[in-house]
Amino acid sequence: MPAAGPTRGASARSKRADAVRNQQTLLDAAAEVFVTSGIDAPIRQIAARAGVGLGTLYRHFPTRADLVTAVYHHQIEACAEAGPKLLADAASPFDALRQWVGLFADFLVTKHGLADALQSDSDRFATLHAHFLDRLMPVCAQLLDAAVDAGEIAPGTRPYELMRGIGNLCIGHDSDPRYDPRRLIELLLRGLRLP
Amino acid sequence: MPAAGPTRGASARSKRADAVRNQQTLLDAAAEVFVTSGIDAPIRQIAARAGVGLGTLYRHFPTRADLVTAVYHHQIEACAEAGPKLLADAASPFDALRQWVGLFADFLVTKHGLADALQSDSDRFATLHAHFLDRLMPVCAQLLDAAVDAGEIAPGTRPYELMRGIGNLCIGHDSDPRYDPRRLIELLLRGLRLP
DNA sequence: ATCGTAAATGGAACAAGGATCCGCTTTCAG
DNA sequence: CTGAAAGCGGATCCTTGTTCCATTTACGAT
Repeated sequence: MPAAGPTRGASARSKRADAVRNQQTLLDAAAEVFVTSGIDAPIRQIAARAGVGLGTLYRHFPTRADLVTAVYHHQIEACAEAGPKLLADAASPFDALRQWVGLFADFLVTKHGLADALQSDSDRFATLHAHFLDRLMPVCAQLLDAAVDAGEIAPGTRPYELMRGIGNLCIGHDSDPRYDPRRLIELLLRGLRLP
Repeated sequence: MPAAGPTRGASARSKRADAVRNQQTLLDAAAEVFVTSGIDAPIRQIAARAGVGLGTLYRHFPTRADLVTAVYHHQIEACAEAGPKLLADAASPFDALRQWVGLFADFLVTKHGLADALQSDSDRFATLHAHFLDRLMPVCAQLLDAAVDAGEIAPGTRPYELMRGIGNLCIGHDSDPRYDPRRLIELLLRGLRLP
């Protein structure tokens, strides 16, 4: 992987230093604002927090999804990398699946409004949706396949559907203390299991 | 139940005829617009379709949730009344529960965006949410209790959580052909069942 | 060191939708 | 018939997203 550092000798005008700086500033500001005001915070608020103009924000992140994707990029990676690791370490493929689903759910649940955004009916978050799927669906598929091969669950459950279902169940977890997605996710997994 | 008719002899100025007429016109217009443009259609569009001013719409239905609730009121009633009926007719309580959940899911799925609205993170739809719960949760509770008493499912699953889960699973069903909430709901019910 | 220019910037300006307010109109009890 | 309360409509304001462009800045070339 090419270092993301200065890379001074690049061809043409590589990238202006102020642009790099601003991009990072925006990322930091967005992360803070997402925590306090949720993922749907006004664009202006983020730009203001970063101390840059609206145009600058739009230049670096044309859509809100791009910004969200960038902010949570490393956490998505971590979740993706945990899949094979769990498969190798867990007592059984099904156990690995359960643990991974737990990680995935935790990720969605701890980021205020992330789950909501992911399933947003419009395509305002199409990029985010796509990135999640590209990176995570293969991991989920691998876990499912392993569990099927081990005879622990019935074949026929598609990774997309499962991930989407988990994501949906995580929506609005914080709006009512009576609702805990984890219990329902556990039920879903029980339903998956072969008798 | 007191008749909703003219009720001419009521005390004081009962209710002006034009107001009643407009309310009905708005309801009809909203129903049409919801079908074509979804539940999030601009308020202006509904007022225009009804041929009334914005002020009139806001007077009759202060929030969007009020309008939605009114439009779907009779369908909510039908769903509520189906509960006891199914319990009496079905082969077993669990079967009744399964059928009722099917009805509930169908309702949410056929109304473009209803499920989304119900779980909307903000409280823009608080009224709608409350009405759904008031009317339907007791029904769900009755079905769950019956299934528990019959020894078909384990106790401990709360009606609120189940309904909310079903609702969440129905979100965005039409945004991707690969996603069919019914399969996941079936999985959830399987997970509920005692071994 | 300075210079020319493409990249980057900031924020004014426009669009869309929700909510409010108030002068005018309609209804209807007396 | 009449007056006043209820109802009406849409102009207006607010918030938020999005675009656009005159100005500023960094930096490779000279």
